[in-house]
Amino acid sequence: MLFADIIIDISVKNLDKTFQYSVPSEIENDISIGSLVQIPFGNGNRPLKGYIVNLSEKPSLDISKIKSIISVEKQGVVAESHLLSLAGWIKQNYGSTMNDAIRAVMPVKREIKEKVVKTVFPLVDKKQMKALIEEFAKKHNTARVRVLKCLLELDEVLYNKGIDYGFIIKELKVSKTVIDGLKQKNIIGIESAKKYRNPFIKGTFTENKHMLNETQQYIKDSILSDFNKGIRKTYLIHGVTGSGKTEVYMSVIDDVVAHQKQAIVLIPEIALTFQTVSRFYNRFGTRVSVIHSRLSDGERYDQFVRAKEGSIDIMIGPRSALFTPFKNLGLIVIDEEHETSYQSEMPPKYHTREVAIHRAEMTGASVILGSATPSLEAYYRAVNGEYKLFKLEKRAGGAMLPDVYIVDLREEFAKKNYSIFSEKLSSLIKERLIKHEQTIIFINRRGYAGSISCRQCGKAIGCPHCSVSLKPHIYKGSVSRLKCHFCGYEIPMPDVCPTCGSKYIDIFGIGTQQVEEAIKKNFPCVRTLRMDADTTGGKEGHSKILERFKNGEADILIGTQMIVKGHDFPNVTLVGIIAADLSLNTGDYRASERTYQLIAQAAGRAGRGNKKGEVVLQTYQPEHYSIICAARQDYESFYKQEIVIRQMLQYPPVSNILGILVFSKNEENASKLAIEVSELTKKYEMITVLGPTDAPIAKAKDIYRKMVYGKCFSYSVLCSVKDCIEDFKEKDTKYNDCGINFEFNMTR
DNA sequence: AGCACGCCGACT
DNA sequence: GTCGGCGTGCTC
Repeated sequence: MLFADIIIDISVKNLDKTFQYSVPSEIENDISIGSLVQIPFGNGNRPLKGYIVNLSEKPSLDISKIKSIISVEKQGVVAESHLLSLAGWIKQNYGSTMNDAIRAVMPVKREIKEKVVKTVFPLVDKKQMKALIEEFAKKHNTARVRVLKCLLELDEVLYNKGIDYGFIIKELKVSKTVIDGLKQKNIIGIESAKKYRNPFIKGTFTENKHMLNETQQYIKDSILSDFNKGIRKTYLIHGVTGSGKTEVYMSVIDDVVAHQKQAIVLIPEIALTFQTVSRFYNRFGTRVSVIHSRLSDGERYDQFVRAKEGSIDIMIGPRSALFTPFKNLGLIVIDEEHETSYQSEMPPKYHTREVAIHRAEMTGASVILGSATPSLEAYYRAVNGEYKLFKLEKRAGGAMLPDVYIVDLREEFAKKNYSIFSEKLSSLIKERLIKHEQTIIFINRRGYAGSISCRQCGKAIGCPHCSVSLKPHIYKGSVSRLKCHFCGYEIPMPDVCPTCGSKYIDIFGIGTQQVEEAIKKNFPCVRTLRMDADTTGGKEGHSKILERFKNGEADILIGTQMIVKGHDFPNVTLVGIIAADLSLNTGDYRASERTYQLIAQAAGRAGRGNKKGEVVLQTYQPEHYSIICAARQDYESFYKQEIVIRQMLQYPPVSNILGILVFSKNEENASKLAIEVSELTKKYEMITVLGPTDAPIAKAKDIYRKMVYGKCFSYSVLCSVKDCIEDFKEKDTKYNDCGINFEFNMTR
C-alpha cells in the first residue's frame, strides 16, 4: 500500500500543511511527486485538487482516518506544477524537507478580508432601499443589520446636506448571509475588488532608451541571436560597477517581452533602491512589478497573483522573486551575482543562482548573471564554457580607477604609531578636510563586533549557553550590557573578569564607534556619520544616513559592509579601509574571495565623479594575493591564484563539500552519532571525510553541535550520502534525541 | 476555504 | 422552548 502526502492549497493559512491519502493500486503507476490529484476533503468529502509532495510505504497516522485519492489530473496549472517540481528539486539538492521547499516556492496568502474591498451600493431608489432594509431588519434583527441601518442613516444625513456619495463603502466585516439575503432581494449590490498596492509605482514615466555602446550592443546581439535560435543558456557579464550592465539587461528584456515572454530580475535587497527600480519603470511602465522587504506578505502575494494573471511581464526583487509564477518565463537576470544574500540562510538553504538556472532549464528560459567581482563558482563555469562569458571593462562615464596605497600595519607599529589610522590615512584625511571633499572609512567587520576580554588571563567573556563571546551593547558612550547574539542571553557589564577577578577587562577589536571616537580625537571639528547594523534601525535609517552624507552633511562616513554596496557619492575622493585582512581569518574557504570582493567594492567608492580618487588599504598581510589583486582591481589574476587553491584543497567550485551537522542536548550521544556518520560517509571511496569535530559554534542554546565534512567531485554522490544518513538515523532509535542538518557547498 | 458543532440572544 | 446567527475549530 502506498501513501501520498498531499498539499491542498498552500495559499490559504491553516491548509498550509500536508494531508495523507492512500493511493489506489490502479493509479500507482500514474502518479509521482508533483502530480495533481483529486481528493475527498473535509466532512462532506467535497472533491478538491491537491499536489502530491511525498510518497511513502507507511502511513504516518491512524489508518482509519486516511481516505483514498479519487483520481489523477492529467495536467496541473503550468506555473504551479513547474514550481512544485522545482520544490522537489530543491529538497533533493539542498537536503530540506518538502514542506520547507514548498513554502519557499509558494508564498502563503494572507487572510481574505484584508485583500478584498467590498463596496455596497443600492440597486433601487434610496428611499425605497431604506424601507426595504427596515422591513428586512424586522425579520433579521441582528447586530450586522443594525450596522447597515446606521450606515444608511449616515448616508441619508450626508445626502440631505448635499453630499451624495452614491454608495456606501463598507469596510466593517459584513455578515455574508445577511448581505446575501439583501442581495438576493435586489435591494443592494456588492462589488468586491481586489486592491493591488505597490508603493514604488508613482507618477508618470518618461521613456529613456539609452544608446548602447559597442560592447553592450555586442553582448545584447549575442544573447538575442541565441534566444531567437531557441538556444537557452547561462551568460555571465563580468563588468565593473558603472559599466552599464543594467542597460544590457533592459535591452534584452525588451526583446524577451516582445516575444510574449516574461522576465525576472533579481537584485540584492540592499541594492533595491528607488533609483534602480525607477529605471525599469521608466522603460517598461506598469508592466513591471517590484517585491521588496517592506511589502507585507499579502502585498507580496498580490504581486504574484498579478504575475499569474498575466498583467505584468517583469518582476524585480530579491531572491524570493525567483519564484514568481510566470506562465511563459523567458529570462532570469541575477545582478550582483556574487552577493551572499542569494544564499538562503533558512531551510531550504538553496543558492538562488543554482535554482534560477534549474528553473530556467525547466521552463525554457535563459539566465544572465552580472557582477563586477563574480563568484568563483560562476567564473569557473564560465571559463569552462558551461556559461558564456562577456566582459564590460570600460566605465560608462569615463571615470578613472582610484590610486590605491597599501599600508603595512606592522610597519606602523614599528614606527610607534598605535592609533587606528596610519600616517598615510591621517594625512590624506586632513587633505580632504581642507579641500572640502568627503571620506569614507570602511571597517571590514560587522557592528561593534569586538568582544570583552581580560588583559590579565586573556579570556573573553562568553555565553554560558553558546560557545560564542558576548557582544557589548553601548549606552551613552560606555558598555552597559553584554548580550549573546545567538540566544539572547544578557548580563550587565561586569566590573571584574569572571574567570580571574582582574579588573582590566575591555573591548577587544575595532568597531565603528571606536573609529568615530578616534577621528574626533584627531580632528576635533570634523562632522561624522556612522552606519552599522547595531546603531542604525531598519532600512529607512540606512538610506537616510546615506542621503545626509550625499548632501554633504558630514565630512566622513564610517561604516561596515553596507556602505560599500551600490551607492554613488560623487564628492567622495578618499576611502580608508581600516583592517583589510580581518575577513581573511574567518577559517572559511571563501575568506579570500570575500576579502577580494569587499576591498574591490570599497575601493570602487572612491572617485566616482570627475575627481580622481584615492584608497588607503591598511593591512597586516600586504603580501596576500587577494589584497594585492583587489588593490589593482585585477579580478583575473585573483581568480587564477584562488582557483589553484580550491583545486588543491578540493573546495568548490572544483569539488563539492557537504557539511553534516549533528546536534543534541546530550553531548555524548551527539559525538557517538557524529562518529557513526563519519564512518558511514567513509564507505564511499570517492569521498574525502573530515571530522568529526566540534562545529565552529560548538554549543548553541545548550545544544551541542558536531560537524563532519565530506568532499567529493560528484555532487550527486553527496546527495546520496545525505539520503543514506537520513535512513540510518531514522532506523536507529538510539539517536532520537539528536538532529542532523545538511549543508551543501557552504561554510560559516 | 468550507463545513459542523455549539453557544447565546430573539421570538412564537 | 425553539430558531438561527455567528464564533471556533477541524479537515488526512
